[in-house]
Amino acid sequence: MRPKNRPSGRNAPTFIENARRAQIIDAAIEVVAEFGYTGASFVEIARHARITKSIISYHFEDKNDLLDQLVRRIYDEIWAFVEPRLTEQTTAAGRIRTYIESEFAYIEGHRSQLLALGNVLLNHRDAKGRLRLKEEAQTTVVGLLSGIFEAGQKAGEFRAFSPTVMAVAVHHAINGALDRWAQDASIPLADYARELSAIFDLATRRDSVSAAPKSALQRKAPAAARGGVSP
Amino acid sequence: MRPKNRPSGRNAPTFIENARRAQIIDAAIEVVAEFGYTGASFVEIARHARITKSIISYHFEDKNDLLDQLVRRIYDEIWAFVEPRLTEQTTAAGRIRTYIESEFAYIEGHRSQLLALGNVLLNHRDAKGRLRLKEEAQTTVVGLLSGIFEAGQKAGEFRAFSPTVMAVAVHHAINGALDRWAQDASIPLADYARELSAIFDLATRRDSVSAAPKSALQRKAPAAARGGVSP
Amino acid sequence: MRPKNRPSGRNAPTFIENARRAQIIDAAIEVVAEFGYTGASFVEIARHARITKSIISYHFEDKNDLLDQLVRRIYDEIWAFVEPRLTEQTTAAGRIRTYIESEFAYIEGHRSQLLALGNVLLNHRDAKGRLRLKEEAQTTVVGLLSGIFEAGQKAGEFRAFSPTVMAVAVHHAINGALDRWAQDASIPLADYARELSAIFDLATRRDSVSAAPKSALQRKAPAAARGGVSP
Amino acid sequence: MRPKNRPSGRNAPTFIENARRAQIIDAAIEVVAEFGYTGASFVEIARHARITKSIISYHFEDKNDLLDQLVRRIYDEIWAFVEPRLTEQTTAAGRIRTYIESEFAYIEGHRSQLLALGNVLLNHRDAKGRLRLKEEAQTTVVGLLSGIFEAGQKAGEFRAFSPTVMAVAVHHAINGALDRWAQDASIPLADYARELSAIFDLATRRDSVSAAPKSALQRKAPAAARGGVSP
DNA sequence: AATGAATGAGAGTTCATTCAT
DNA sequence: CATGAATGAACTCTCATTCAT
Repeated sequence: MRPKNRPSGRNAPTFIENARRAQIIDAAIEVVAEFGYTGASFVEIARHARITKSIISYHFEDKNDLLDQLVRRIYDEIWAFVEPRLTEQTTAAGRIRTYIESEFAYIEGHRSQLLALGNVLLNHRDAKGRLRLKEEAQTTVVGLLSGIFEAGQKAGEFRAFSPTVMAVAVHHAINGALDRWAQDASIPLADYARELSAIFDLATRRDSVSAAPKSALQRKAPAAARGGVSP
Repeated sequence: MRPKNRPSGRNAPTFIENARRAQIIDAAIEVVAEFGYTGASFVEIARHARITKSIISYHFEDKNDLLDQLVRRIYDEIWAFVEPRLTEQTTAAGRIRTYIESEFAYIEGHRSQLLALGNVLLNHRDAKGRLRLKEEAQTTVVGLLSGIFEAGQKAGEFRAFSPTVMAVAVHHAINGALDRWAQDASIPLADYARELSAIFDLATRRDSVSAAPKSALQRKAPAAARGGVSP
Repeated sequence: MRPKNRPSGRNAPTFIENARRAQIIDAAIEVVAEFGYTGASFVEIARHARITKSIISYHFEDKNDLLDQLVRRIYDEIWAFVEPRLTEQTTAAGRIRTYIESEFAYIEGHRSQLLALGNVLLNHRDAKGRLRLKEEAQTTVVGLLSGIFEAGQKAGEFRAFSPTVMAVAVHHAINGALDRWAQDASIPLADYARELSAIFDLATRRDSVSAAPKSALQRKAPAAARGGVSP
Repeated sequence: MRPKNRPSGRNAPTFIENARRAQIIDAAIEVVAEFGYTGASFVEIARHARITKSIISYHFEDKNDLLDQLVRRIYDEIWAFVEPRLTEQTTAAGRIRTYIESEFAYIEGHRSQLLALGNVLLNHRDAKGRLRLKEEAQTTVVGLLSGIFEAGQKAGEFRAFSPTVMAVAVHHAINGALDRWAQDASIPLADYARELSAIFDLATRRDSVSAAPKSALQRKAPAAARGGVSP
């Protein structure tokens, strides 16, 4: 989405336009993080950005547009941070551990981003009332993680389990821990990261139970025998 | 909080009053579940309850009061369901598994409650802007779970880990799974429950790695040696 | 005005009915005195009377009726107090002094009545938007006082002046003093009374300037010569 | 107080803003004068100003703000009219007479201002329920007048009396006369002014009784002997 | 004689958005 | 590129009053 009042005959945003947009999005992040989704009015965002609220309407099609871009910005930043670390890894277990650790590492310096992202995702609805952004976000992350889990299972690194459910568990355990830290930092983020890594390492590794017959059974008839779920 | 119109000198609500309040809270649950926190206006709630909006103001002090009671109602119902099942269990591991399973069992028939609860907790702020309800909720659940984990550790059932972090992970993994199911029921809730139980069983059991010397090490120098976190 | 729901076939109010009405009017006086005209809602009055608000509607036709009766009650009380003292007096000057003193004497123990009366008179409007009660009140008091002044002038007690204007001055000087005392009792009411009596004694007495020709002139061509006002 | 929508970083109101504010205050004055304090709703004020009610909210923080500014405006106008006339006077008696006359002169063309001011002062309460504006107003005027009286007493112009009580009497006699005129103009304001001036001239002058022994007594033991009040 | 429940009109206020300049 | 001004819809909440019981 682009502001419809963009001066005619020009398609590319100017330098000033980009700067303003960035400034407004920054302010919006702060405001949503501090006052929540419902407290994020244009007046409040404008006050934080030390501009008038009309400027916001001028640079963004509407509030949807602003929030969409806010979410996109945060995602891009996170991904730019996480992705290179992920590709360095060669094993599935390494990728999961790295994913957890790098999410935590990124958030450490971006508390507002975390809070803002959560608030917007959980509340922002399109015209039909659907939580489109939240659905997209979950699809993306769960898709990524479950892909890693599947690969790890095929490679024999992991025991049999539902990759989707495990991905959901990882995703929300991370977010929950981050969220808790954001409002009560008595436990350092690094500790959360280490503990979570341990948890999901134990929960996924192939020989997690023992080397006994049981695991042999598991290896032969994985999902079905254990009542595993389909996707 | 009580509606201030309640005739003075009378403390006990009448039968009709209770019925109306229940009806209104029911409607509010549906509306919040369907339209989200911001969509839960008095007009919309009244429309769902097939009453006029001023009846809501008549029976509740204000919107805060309504939402507080909504949350309390859902909590009471959940707890009434979960608690007896929990006390039946004699081992810590059994309690954790039962907690997971009974939460899932309760929600199976109460999708709206789940959605409404989440929306209110994550958005409802008091006059000072604090997410009081959310904080209370987390304190309670995490406190309950971490208590079980600590007991299990003392009893030798569990390996060494941070009970708080584990509790946070369990709490959010459950909520995340429930939330995902609520908007995409392609995986049956029972499967989520079984998989999650397995995950946290593996993640917590004492001999999770093997029965070898390693576990002896763990038993002797647990937290510190593994870089465990304090609380 | 009478409540329209009065049980049919009976015209005279019962004992209970009168007691309730008195109770409600008392509560209304307190509430208006404390919270002002706008703060005097049925809920608040009912709370003070420790009854439900429906009882008010049951015993009074409507809010107009209640306020009318409130005003009438206070007037009757004041008049019952002032009137006998007034008739004891034989001179016009004595009557004025007595009027001032007995108003102050009555109010000394009836602060709420004073405040309630003022608030209602100055705000209560009929359907056409007229301040009927206020107009009636002023007509009555100013009529009474200006009558005394005229009599005093005819009797030669007073100098020439507009009886109406003097009555207005007396009326409002009294009310102003009472009102000030009601919210700041640092000066005793008795002092106000004594000073006000002195003021209007000096302002009205025949030989207030001197016994010289000037007063002769005044006596012969009073109002007109001094540019006096008509009524 | 300023409207919070005012663009940040800008402190000075624009020309248009001032014009609108003036227009709205004018309308508010008319409405309060005509319909009273309770009748002065935003819709009604907007109707008189031929604007929509949200413009009022746009230009004033809230209703308190509007009414505060309304009162301030009227005070400023009155004072701008009265003050220069007052300073022309050299004697205390002259100042009192001038104060009376110039108040009347100002109100002659500003009937709505008088009525609006009275209605707001007598009804407008702050959050704690106090009639702050009324108290301030009385303090100011009574302070001014009693100061003049004290000066006059020291200069030997006036007899002994309580300056405060006299100030209260003057203040309310004026207001009462103005108020009466506002709703019944059968007596010209000029007549009120002349009569009131005479009243308080007679009531305050040193030789008000005569040159006889009585006055000698008064001159020697003034306040105490006559039971004068302290402040 | 009393009252709990309901009601609808209307209150002030907030908000994203539009528009002329 | 910016913005002050305006707008109207929507919001929660209050109130006197009605009515069946």
